[in-house]
Formats: sequence, structure tokens, C-alpha cells
Amino acid sequence: MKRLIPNESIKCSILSMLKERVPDIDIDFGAVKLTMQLATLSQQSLHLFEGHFAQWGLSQGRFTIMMLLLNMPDNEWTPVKLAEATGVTKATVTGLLKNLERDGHVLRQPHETDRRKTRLTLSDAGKTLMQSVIPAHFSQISSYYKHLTKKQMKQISESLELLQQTINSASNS
Amino acid sequence: MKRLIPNESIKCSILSMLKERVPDIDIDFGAVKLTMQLATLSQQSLHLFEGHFAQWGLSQGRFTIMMLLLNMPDNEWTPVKLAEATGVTKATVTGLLKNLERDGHVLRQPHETDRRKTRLTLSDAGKTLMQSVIPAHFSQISSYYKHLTKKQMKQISESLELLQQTINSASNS
DNA sequence: CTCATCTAGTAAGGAGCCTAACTAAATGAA
DNA sequence: TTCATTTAGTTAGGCTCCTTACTAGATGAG
Repeated sequence: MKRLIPNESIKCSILSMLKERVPDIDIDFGAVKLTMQLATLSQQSLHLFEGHFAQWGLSQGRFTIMMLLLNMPDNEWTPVKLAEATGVTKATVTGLLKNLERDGHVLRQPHETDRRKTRLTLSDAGKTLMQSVIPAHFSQISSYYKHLTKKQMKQISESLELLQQTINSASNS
Repeated sequence: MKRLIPNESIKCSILSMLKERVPDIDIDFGAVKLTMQLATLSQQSLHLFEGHFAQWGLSQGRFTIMMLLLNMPDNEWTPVKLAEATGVTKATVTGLLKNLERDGHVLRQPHETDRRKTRLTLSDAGKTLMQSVIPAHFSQISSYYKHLTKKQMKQISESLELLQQTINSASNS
């Protein structure tokens, strides 16, 4: 399991060590604990999703790109538009497209009027793949939450929303 | 901002597209939404932390390793022990150590009795660095949550705990 | 003692992310 | 028209992660 976050027993040791080492308190150890919890969860959830996509030789990034190409063909997708839509650099998109094209999922065609641009589309094979991935993927996901009550789901969603806001304000400061 | 998750407006389009494309319901769209929320949050929080560590030329992985070497010297740290403690492969640890040694933070010494092993310690420079990173890092973290109430913190922590369990049972199935 | 096996660690190569620097094409102000 | 600037996209090289395959040393059964 991909973590790079200390395991539980070691996390505890570190926390108690911290309390000795940084006793001058402006530090809320509740916040530190929460942060560790969040970091661990984030690692694990992303890893879970990656494992998911790996079943079909995809990854989060490859899946997202193919999802966009599949569902919004009117958009005349280009690498730059994909980069903006997914929040990743142009160079990263280039790399992902290179492999997606190599694997026969995506086609790169020159744009008719603007010769700088590249028009991106899913190949037939790519479309077929997505047709089988999508139902499996999303029913798999929804099965994870089967044992949670509506109320729990709501609480979790609210908490994630709060964290989202916290992180956004932190990122912009 | 590193995401590789579609932005909000596109996420909405995808969701509505999904409802047409996969109408045979065993799918709880609440769950799908929650998953997207979790994925986005995970990406962003990890990215925030990375930006954090980058202030001192570190990364999550480098910081974790140095934290372990600093706080638990009795442990006679070796690459294998680090890999176990952090949940990452031996090969990954080798790579991280290579760079940490190159940057003068960590020392690799041959083990006295078992010549297969490598004894790992922080260099003086590494210790000094951590002495300045730790207080700054953790006070920065705790400042993020200043505007949250105790009650909110508690709710968030519980939600993360629930998600943690959900993910763990999903990973083991 | 010997030899198969286990353990510690590294190497090679791939993927997904980044930044910085580049080419080629379009645009627009003088 | 011309030439600086902007835009689209790729390349090169770095980091962190992975898997697979290897070397060297320790261990233990016969």
C-alpha cells in the first residue's frame, strides 16, 4: 500500500515526541492530528482509485482525459483545453496523450484552420473501452458506500466541503 | 494547482451525462459525487502539503524519513525498516536516500556486524534543518484550522475516520 | 561444512507529475 | 507590411513512486 506516511504506532511516537520538542504552544495538536489523518486518507484514497483504473490499464489522469473526450465532443478538445479542464500543465497532457495514442485510445489530428492546434478524439477502441469501464467503475464506487447511512453520507460530504474551503484559503495565502 | 480531476463545471456535465448513459440503476449518484469530492480534496491536500515542504527543499517523503531518523534514533534505521514504517517499497527508499545523501541531509554507514545492512543517520546539517522546519511546519498547519470550531473539528475527524474504514474495507476486497 | 534459501540493498526502466526552454504559427500595432 | 508578442504544443531533464531483476551477505538443514 502506497503511503509514505508513517504507520499508526510511529505516528503516535512522533506526536508525543513533538509535544516535548515544541512545547511553546501556538500549536494545536488536534489540528496536527487532523492533518496527519487527512494526509493518510488522501494517500490511501488516491491509491485506491489508481488501483481501480489499473484494472483496465488506465490511471486517474488517463481516465479523466478519456472521460472528457467521450462526453464532450462538441468542445473540440485540444491539449491546452484539456490542461485547463484538468488543472495540469500542458507538458503533462502531452505526456499522457503520447501514451494514450501509443495504446490506441486517442487520435491526434491536425486542426483544419489553425495549424498550431491539434484536434483530439477517442478512437473507436477508446470509445469501446470506456463503454465497458464506466458502468463497472461507477457501480464499484457506489458499492463502497453501501454500509453508510444517508445521514453519515451527508455528514461526510459536509466535512469534506469544510476541508475543501480550509485548503482553498490556505492555498491562496 | 495540481489536480487531474475535472473542474467543477465539467464535473457537473459529466454527472448529468452519466445519468443518461448509465440509467440502469445500481448506481448511487450520491456516492459518485462523494467520490469525486474525495478525489479532488485528496489531490489538493497532498499538493498543499508538498508546497509546504518545498519551502525547505523537502517533500512529503523526504520529510517523513528525516522525521523518523530524527525522532527514533534508537531504532537503528535501515532502508528496509524505513520502507516498512512508511509503507513504500525498498527501491523507493533507495531513491529518496540517494537524494537525501546527495543533499547532505542523511549519512549512510556500513553496519558493524551485518555487512548487508546500512545504518542511516541524520547529518548535523540535517538535524539543524529539521530543528527549524518542525516548529514552522506544525504551527503553519495548526493555523489553517483556526477558523474552525471544536465541534466542526470533531465532526471532520469522525468523517475522516468513517472514510478511512470505508477505504480500508474496499482495499481488502 | 555445504549449498539452497532468505534477506538487505541497488539498478534499470516505466509512469505521472513538474519547470524551463524551445519551435512554429497566429495576431496585432505601427 | 513588418516585427514583436501571444498562443499551441513538444522536448529535456528532474522527482517520486512503481515492478522486476539482480548482487552480496547471512542462515540453517542435512
